[in-house]
Amino acid sequence: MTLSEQQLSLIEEFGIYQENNGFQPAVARVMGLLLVSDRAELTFDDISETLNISKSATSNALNMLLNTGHIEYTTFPGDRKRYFRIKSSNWRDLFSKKMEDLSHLNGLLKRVMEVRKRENPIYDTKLNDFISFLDYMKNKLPDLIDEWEMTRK
Amino acid sequence: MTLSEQQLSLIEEFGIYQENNGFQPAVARVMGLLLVSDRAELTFDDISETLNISKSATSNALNMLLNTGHIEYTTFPGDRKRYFRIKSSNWRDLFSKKMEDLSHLNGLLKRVMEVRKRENPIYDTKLNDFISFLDYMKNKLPDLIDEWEMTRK
DNA sequence: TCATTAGTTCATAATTTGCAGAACTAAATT
DNA sequence: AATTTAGTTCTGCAAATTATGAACTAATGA
Repeated sequence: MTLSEQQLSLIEEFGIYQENNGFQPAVARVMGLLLVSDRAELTFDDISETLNISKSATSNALNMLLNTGHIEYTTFPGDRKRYFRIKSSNWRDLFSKKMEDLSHLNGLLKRVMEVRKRENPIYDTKLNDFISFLDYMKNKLPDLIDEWEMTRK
Repeated sequence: MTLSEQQLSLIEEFGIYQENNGFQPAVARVMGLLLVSDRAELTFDDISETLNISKSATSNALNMLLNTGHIEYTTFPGDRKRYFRIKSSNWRDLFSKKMEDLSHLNGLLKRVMEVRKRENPIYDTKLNDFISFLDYMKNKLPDLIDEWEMTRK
């Protein structure tokens, strides 16, 4: 398993991106490696050796990614190794997560409006606008996704 | 500065939300307090005392939020205190951040496609689909925002 | 039956982070 | 001139996070 300079730095960049999404550093690197490697499926030892992380860290990372549905594995008859790969169905989930997150934010902001009693309602208007904006987005996004599906056919 | 139970727990919930967006706990609580408090503008000491955080943590949090444009302050003649408030123009930024983040991801994924040479191109299709989906979203979102603006008039 | 493979689990070490407290500054007030 | 106000900066600690290495297991193979 040798990787080009570009692959190595993409693993790091993607790793940092995923750290910001709440993944542990090593876990994020494993995702990066599975994403950029020329082979789609890698073994435990491929991953451990290529990324220079211990077996325990590798085990922990792979199990976490399996549990959260980010990766999966196949096996081959007469071969005890597991071959890990990114679960491609999960790409769309990255997008959905962001949208759900905005929905969560919107819920919080609606509660803020119920709870606080501002003597000066100027600031209320802005926040209400934003809430309505998020509501609008939430309604329209499914349509947008459908439209995109149509362009593919 | 007394807060209701609901206000206190909203500060915590919003705080956790913002921690997940990469803010330090104390910084996230300051945002939460400025968001839910009945008064729109609070002083250094209001914040420090209400949240029970030290002056250094308060100073640090306020300066970070000022630097990142999340809050601003006014002053009043003959009063040395600063009165901090959430920068309401920044609501929309919360949304933009999520979108920029997806754009960043898309950039990384495009580089992945350039760099990796898969013998088995089945997985390439899925990733290319996702890239094209993100491109589509990025193009259409400004229109969606415009549409929303129209509904307001 | 002994060794190897493919991992897992556990205790512990190494960082990182987040915050407090004390000492400090600079302006305003007494 | 001394004190108060409104913060800022610096040092260091405590807790949390992350990774390691060693010991373990369970299955396979020689």
